Amino acid sequence: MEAFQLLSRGGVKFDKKRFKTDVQLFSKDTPAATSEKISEGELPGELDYFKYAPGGSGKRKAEGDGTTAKALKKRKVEEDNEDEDEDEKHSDAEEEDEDANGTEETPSRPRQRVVTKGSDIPAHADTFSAMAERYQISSLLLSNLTANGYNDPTGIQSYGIPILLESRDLAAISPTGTGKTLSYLLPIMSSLRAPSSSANSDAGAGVRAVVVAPTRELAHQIHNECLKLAQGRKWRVVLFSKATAGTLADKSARDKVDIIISTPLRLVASIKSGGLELSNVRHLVLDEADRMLDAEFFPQVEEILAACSHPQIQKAVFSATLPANAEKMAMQMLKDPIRVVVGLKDTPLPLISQSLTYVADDPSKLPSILGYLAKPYNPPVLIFTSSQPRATSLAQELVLNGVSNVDCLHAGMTKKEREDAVSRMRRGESWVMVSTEVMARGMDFKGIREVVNYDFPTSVQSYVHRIGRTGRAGREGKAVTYFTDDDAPFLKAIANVLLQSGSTVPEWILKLPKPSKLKRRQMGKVKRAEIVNPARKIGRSDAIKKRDMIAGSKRRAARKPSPTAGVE
DNA sequence: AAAAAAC
Repeated sequence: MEAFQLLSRGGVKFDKKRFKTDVQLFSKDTPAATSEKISEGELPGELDYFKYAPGGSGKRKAEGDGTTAKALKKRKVEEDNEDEDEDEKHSDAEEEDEDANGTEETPSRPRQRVVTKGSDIPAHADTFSAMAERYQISSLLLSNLTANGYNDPTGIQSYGIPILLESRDLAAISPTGTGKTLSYLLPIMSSLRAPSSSANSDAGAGVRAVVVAPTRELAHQIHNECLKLAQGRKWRVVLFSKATAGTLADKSARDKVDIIISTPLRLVASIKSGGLELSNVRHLVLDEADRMLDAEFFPQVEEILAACSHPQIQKAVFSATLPANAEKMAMQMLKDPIRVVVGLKDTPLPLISQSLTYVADDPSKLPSILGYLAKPYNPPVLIFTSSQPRATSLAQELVLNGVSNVDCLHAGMTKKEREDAVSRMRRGESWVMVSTEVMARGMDFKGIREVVNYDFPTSVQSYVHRIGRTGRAGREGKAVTYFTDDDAPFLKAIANVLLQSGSTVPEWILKLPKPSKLKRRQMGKVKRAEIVNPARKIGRSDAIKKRDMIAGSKRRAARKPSPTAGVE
């Protein structure tokens, strides 16, 4: 409710009921219906991460074009805002309300808070056609955009694409599900002009663009997005894997590759084996940058950076979260960077209604989730656990307790199992997906309506990314987080995140004292065993293969979830 | 603090 109160401020008309029925507003599958519905349920500026002004729909009043003196003045103010301090978020949020009042009538520009920092920042572009005109984006690329439902740029696209097209380095921070992938893919493909294989290419030999992402699944998804943009020309976009690494060992084949999408370790392995040459790479993107720069990944990223030796390389980092230390590292690897922050850093979308559920201790979680899934829910639901064995065992327990269409996905599974699980998810065959942190970042399953943190996330960043699997591209979402007594030391930090993004938190949680470092360390040491239902008679030794059970559950198709909101 | 990231 408080979220709605927040939504209602700023003098913007907002019909909640209507909006609720329009949760598919931004669906790329229904572009025709999009503009019509969007103009009816309006969001105030600070919550509007999407630019949805339907050019010429005539329903919205157009009173400015984003280049007014007021707009320019506002931009100046934004640029002067250093946004260095983590603690300033609340005051910023307050200011945004005024911003929303002042600028909400300009439909042709993104109206959410965008803060830019850096030298000679290129002007943002409000439409894809404006970008195309300014930067000579090919008509093919442009038509591929519209063919795939990209009609109007989101905030990060409006600001990020011009920056990248002017060959500047960029650190982009924009909430989950606001179109970061396109923000870097479009400029890469436009800058490359033509495939290496084409006759008029003067690109020189070798791979010219590299995108790194932390999981195979995400790399795969980025590759798919890239292929959509590549339609109609002979681009060679390679999803780097064991197999493709082999084919690229041949130099002549390698020189025909335009873009590589990869996980870091795969790339490093190929560099080290001498099979991969990155000295002609002109564009390097780190997606989920804070993850790529953390202790485990950074050594690999360093090697990739070293291998990309071309003096004119453009580098960009993207994420929804970028803690101070990661940002510092990012800024060091970038040259004269521009920093763009859309919305509030490290904050979930207000479209996701979040709640915290007390479950006392670990054994109490299973009855809670079974109760949750026994009631009507919005499939598919994504459930996060803290480890692979717990993901597997929870999936087993759900199946054994009669929950239908349960799937499991973690990195301990085979490549094929992982791929199958993702495609079941994409086809809408999974109603309940139990997973680990591997699914936390970047994955864009448009249908996900609910996220359950069965195990408490171990950082604010993890929380923000996990729940960001729902509420994508303007849809509403719901996120439930279980917490036990053991989770208390981190509870307050997460509770503050809920507050920040317009959800409510029980009073007593906010009154919790700030936990000591020691306590937090202890909390981290809490070991959670596999999930077993003591009430159930069947033992773990029944030696039923998990996948058989899951397949069986599909055949049984027992309890059907009754969706409470409109399903596609 | 755990999971993830090759072969």
